[in-house]
Amino acid sequence: MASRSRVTIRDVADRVGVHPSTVSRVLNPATRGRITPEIVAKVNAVAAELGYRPNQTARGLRTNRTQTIGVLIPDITNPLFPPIIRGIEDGLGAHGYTAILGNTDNIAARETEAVATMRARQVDGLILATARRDDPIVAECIAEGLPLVLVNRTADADGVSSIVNDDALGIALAVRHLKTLGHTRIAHIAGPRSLSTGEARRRSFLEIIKAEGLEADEALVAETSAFSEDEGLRACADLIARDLEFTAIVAANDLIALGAYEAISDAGLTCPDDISVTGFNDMPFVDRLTPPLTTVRIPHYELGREAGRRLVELIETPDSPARATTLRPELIVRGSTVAVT
Amino acid sequence: MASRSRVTIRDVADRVGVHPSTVSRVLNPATRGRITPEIVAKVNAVAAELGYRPNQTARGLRTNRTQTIGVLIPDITNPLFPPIIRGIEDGLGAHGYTAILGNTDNIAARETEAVATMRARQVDGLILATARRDDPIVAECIAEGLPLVLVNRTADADGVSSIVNDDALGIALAVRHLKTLGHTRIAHIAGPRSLSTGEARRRSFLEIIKAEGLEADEALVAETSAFSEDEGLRACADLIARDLEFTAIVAANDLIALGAYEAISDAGLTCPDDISVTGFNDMPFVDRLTPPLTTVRIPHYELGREAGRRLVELIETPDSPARATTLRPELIVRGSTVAVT
DNA sequence: TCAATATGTGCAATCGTTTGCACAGATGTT
DNA sequence: AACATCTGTGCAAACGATTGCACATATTGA
Repeated sequence: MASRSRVTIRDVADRVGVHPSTVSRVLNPATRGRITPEIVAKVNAVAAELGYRPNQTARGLRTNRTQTIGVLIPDITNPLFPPIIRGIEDGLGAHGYTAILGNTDNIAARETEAVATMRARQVDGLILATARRDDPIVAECIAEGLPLVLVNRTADADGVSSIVNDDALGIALAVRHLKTLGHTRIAHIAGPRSLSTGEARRRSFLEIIKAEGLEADEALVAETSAFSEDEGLRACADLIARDLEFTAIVAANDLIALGAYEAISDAGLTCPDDISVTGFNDMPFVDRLTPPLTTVRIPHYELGREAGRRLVELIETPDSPARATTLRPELIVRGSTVAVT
Repeated sequence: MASRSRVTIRDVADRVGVHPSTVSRVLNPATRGRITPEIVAKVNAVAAELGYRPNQTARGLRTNRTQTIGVLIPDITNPLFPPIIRGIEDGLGAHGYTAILGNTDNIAARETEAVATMRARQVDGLILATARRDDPIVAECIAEGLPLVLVNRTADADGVSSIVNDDALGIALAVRHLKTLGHTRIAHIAGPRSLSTGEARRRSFLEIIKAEGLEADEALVAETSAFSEDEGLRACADLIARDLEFTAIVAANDLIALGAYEAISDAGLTCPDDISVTGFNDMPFVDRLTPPLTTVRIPHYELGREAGRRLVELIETPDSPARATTLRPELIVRGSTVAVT
């Protein structure tokens, strides 16, 4: 009836007059050389004629390799992640791998549940964009030998492969840019310290401020509990209320910068005339804001693509070592930063 | 070694002292009733203790059902699609189905390729967000009896299930809103007529204009070859150059509206003072533009969720009929539309 | 009390591939 | 000429689950 995957390897074999195993060997590039060229040609012709497509499910059962990998992300509707996912699929796809996605909303229970269903589906490996610095899933994968790559965020555990942005460089670019514009008292609205990105940017900020000989006042670092606009608004309003005399803000990401925009205007000030602001990520449309946001562009697509490639490498070459890779960001100067007057 | 899915149904069976088939029956809710409650309890306990998870690959081979469905989208980095995908996954997930994604960039060859690999993976059905009005993949699925749901866009073929926005209503909301503001000469920048959304919005626009007794001048409809900012810019510049004396533009989507913004300002005019503009979609951040965009909000998440649910229905109840469903959009009034002076 | 029916479980085939092993015939070596 | 080695292909056993069928045993009806 519904002719899903009608034609099997046996159909091809019968039609050619050989054994199914011969067809299998022809179709596998590694064993094709062992078969008479004439038969190879015939099998290929018949396979094409019949529209034969190997049943991946059966192959997966036999080989214990599904060519499928699981990808955990917090939320696909966060504009950060689509380019990463696209990169992952392109990085994997070149090798015949396919991704299945799980949105976890940063909820630990959903993460473990998603990993469980992915493992039931016999994924060959996992890419996590959800890692916390201390993440039980990372520990579990390492313990069980399931190939794993972290992307965007990393974890504290060692022996794990990761592809992340060079946050130290990104923060340095932002701080030096502001310094060039004459800013000396620069505030930082940090992200959650439980995430590697929040922690790394915060630490880098303090280091760069010192290295550049700017005013290192710990009071100028505000904390948030999430990379969100609301938290940015709250933290920035705090900073302003404390009368700290800063002229610029380095926000830990674009959403926090958006919140800062609001807090600044709520306080009757304007950006960039009273306070310059830099973001982090270069999300879509931040070039359309008023003022257009000066921000650090993370190569999200490339992060994803590298993660995909790295995972394939991990799967196909058994004991390739774990490596932590960083990719270089770029400062995009727009209208939210100006020279102090 | 790498203890992936170590424990099989046989391990559980041996430990309990029953046959694997008994374990299988316990684990299947439909057959559980046929087994002695005492054994059911024991099997469940041992399965939990051993951390048994059925191997979906093996199950899929035997049952010819993989609980996997394929989703084709043009490009995940287009902000339109993430909420749809999220909706699809939520609509499917409730029933244990998982999605695999394929980005096709609207390239027909990639679409057929993606469908081929999905079918090799024995997907139980397909959701297409890529449908053209005349789409060979749609025809193929219908011919082969592969369950199929179209989302966001539909096709002309009948006998196909689809979940789309009520474009006629959306356009009517925009036009009536502009009429209320006193506009009488309203232009439309249409989308590609090869896509159901482009065609439906265009047709609805002409109908509503007549129905509302506004000036029905076909010259006021501009054509584009893509739902893109560039095309919107070009088409809008054309309209302006032709001196047609319109005071408002209904754009076929938000990106086209963005292009119109540019064309208007390029022409030395301003939106909304000289020309009011409405969009379609309510993409993220269009509320942050200057001016914030008045637009028609499409319930993207709900479109996706319904598509997921519908597909499950199609798969699980063999001859459920194909239905075309429309969901109601909502007008979001912001700053890009004002009363004529 | 005996035959008829239910009930619970085991047996074994099956899904479509892959792959170690065997083996016949060809080729090479001495 | 006899033996060893290759080559190319077939055979059959997996992989881990599901499920029609068979068959004991328990239950029911008369």
